[in-house]
Amino acid sequence: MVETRDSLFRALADPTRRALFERLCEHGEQTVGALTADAGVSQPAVSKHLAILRQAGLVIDRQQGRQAHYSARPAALAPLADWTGRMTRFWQARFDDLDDLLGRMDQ
Amino acid sequence: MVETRDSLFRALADPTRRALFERLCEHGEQTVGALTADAGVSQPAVSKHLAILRQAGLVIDRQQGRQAHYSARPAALAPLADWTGRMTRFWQARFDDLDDLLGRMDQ
DNA sequence: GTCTTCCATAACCATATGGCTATCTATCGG
DNA sequence: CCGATAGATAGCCATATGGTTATGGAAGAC
Repeated sequence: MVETRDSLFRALADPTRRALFERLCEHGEQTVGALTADAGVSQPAVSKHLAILRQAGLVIDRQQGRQAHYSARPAALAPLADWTGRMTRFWQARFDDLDDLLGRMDQ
Repeated sequence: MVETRDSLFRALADPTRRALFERLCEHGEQTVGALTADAGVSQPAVSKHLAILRQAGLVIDRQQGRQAHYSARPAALAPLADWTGRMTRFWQARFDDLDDLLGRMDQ
């Protein structure tokens, strides 16, 4: 679970990888060639990034002949949203405690 | 804007840093010494991580005598939540388009 | 069958990253 | 004033990371 989160955060830490993922979210399924055309890095670099995104569950690939079609799996972002929510809630809870304390002191 | 996002994702990519941030969210303000005691790495390492978190806006520090008190700023997570939401919405939009297309084809 | 094309993998390289110890500065306690 | 403590910084090192070119292997094109 924690390792899932770790691979997620790690995968999204690189701007080139984020750009690939964003493109797939925005424009849907793409071949490696199409992604390479706009990535600004070499085709092997794109392949490596895609492999990392796939390991993190952020993309899936579909082989069709000699082409590999990749698409985004935004559902994989869920743990990230969960974590963010949890952190915010922790913070909020302490804030509420403070409110409570101040309320008691007021009496 | 994009650099903000980049420094955010980068800052959260490291597990030791995430643990520091989580601790601050959960238990509120802490001194460097207190954080070091549970971090599993040396005090200089903690200081470096805190500096990176601070640059990303995730924590703020308050100097009091010779102690530095750090606390979390969960509001800094907002760009992350925004980005996640945007990615999901992109994907959803294409899904809706598909629905729409299928609907038309149905007629 | 032969030549391309598409993508993954291999091998390599430069730099970034995260850790350490040592040290410096500032503050506190005596 | 002097020693001790808190934390930041400096300097160093090993490894991780992201990039490249070269190559391999499978599927189309001819």
